[in-house]
Amino acid sequence: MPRPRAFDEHQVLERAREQFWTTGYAGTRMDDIARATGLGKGSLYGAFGDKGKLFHRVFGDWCTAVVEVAEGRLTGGPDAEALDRLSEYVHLMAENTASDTEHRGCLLAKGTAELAEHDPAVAGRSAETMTALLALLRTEIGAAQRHGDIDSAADPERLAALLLTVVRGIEAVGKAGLDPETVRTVADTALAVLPVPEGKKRPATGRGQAHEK
Amino acid sequence: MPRPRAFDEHQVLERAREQFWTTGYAGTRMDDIARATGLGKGSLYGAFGDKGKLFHRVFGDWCTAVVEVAEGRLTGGPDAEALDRLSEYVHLMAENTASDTEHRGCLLAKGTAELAEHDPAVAGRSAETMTALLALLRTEIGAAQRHGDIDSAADPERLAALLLTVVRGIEAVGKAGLDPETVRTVADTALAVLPVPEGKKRPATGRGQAHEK
DNA sequence: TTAGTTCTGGAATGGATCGTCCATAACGTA
DNA sequence: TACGTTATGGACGATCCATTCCAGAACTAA
Repeated sequence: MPRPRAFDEHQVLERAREQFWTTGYAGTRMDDIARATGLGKGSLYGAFGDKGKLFHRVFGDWCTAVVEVAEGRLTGGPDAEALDRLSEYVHLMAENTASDTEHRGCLLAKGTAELAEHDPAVAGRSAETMTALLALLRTEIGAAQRHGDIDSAADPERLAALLLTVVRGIEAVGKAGLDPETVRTVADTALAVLPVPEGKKRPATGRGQAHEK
Repeated sequence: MPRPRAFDEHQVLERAREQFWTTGYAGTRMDDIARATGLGKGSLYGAFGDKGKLFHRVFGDWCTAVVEVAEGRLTGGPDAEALDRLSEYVHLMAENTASDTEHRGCLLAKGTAELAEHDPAVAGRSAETMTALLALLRTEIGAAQRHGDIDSAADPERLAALLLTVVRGIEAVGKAGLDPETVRTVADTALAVLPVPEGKKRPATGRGQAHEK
């Protein structure tokens, strides 16, 4: 009956995300988004509501994606490879930041920094995301402990919080301009300092330590 | 000869900082600052140039203060207390974040997130700040190693980068809404996992570990 | 084909915002 | 005390921006 939409909603959201990502919420004009997406203002407002709603949509999708990436890397696998999965995940996050030569950073961090204080929706979504990431990390740490790759005497909750902090910290220091090589080594170091069970010593955090790809 | 200024420049910068801090760069209007400081636009522009220059001034002062806090806590003391100084510094940063119930976060992180990508001055200043913090941390780690509180086999540069990442990560996860108690424990955990020399074992990262105030 | 519905895109609107301008005030010096 | 210089602060102009509006287009069901 009605006239169908001539645009692909998914693609429009992607373009809108690019805008918000590079220029922030306050720094982005609806005209920018209209131009970037090729849509007229009428379509934009008709389909997504106002600027705030559009941002919330984009931000929410991004948070979902962040958690999905972590799920994809961390869940579902034998305990024997849990530490490898953790290592890969942390290194992936570091590599993302290190290779981000334009210092775009992460929309989660950027949106949270700009809006969480005054926008409960953004604050809530970012908190949820942290909690979800924390749970994923804790599960994997538990698995690695069961297999004896991480000291069982350590509290998995605490180690998970540490790794989450390191992962988010990598984003922050990378955005702040710390050089990529240093960013990459942080991932190595963080994994190297995880407590090892007695009698299963790895080499310490020395100068020449190889990357654990 | 000329008429002297009727306002205290330092105080005006403080008020301006409050504004930029809570509403960000793009989200702050010059009228807000005029109202917050009690100055008219003429005085404001006459004394500080435009909005960008004013922000750069505020941002630069903040970065200086961040480094000064670290210097105050970390430098000047016997090697025997270097680890204590590191511990105190990391715990102070965690406490700052944990007690920041309004989630204002750190202006360094906020300004960097919003502007570093497009404003070379902000990018440069934040990178300088990271480098300065890194150097302070490395020096203290070296001191702790000389005194035998941290394994000398570890690379102080790497451990410093890890601690810097943790400190900045704490700010990020706190801003993102991770609960204060978890934020506080991260500081404990990060310090607990630092490599200890052979034969000087501390208790591991267990569940009941006491805070090292 | 026609009627009813939604989509489209750009013009219009109302308010906000940056930076300038200027008449006046305040101060030090001669 | 008079003058030169700078500070002050509010009005003003030009632009910018989020949102609304509307006239016409596109599509489907009957």
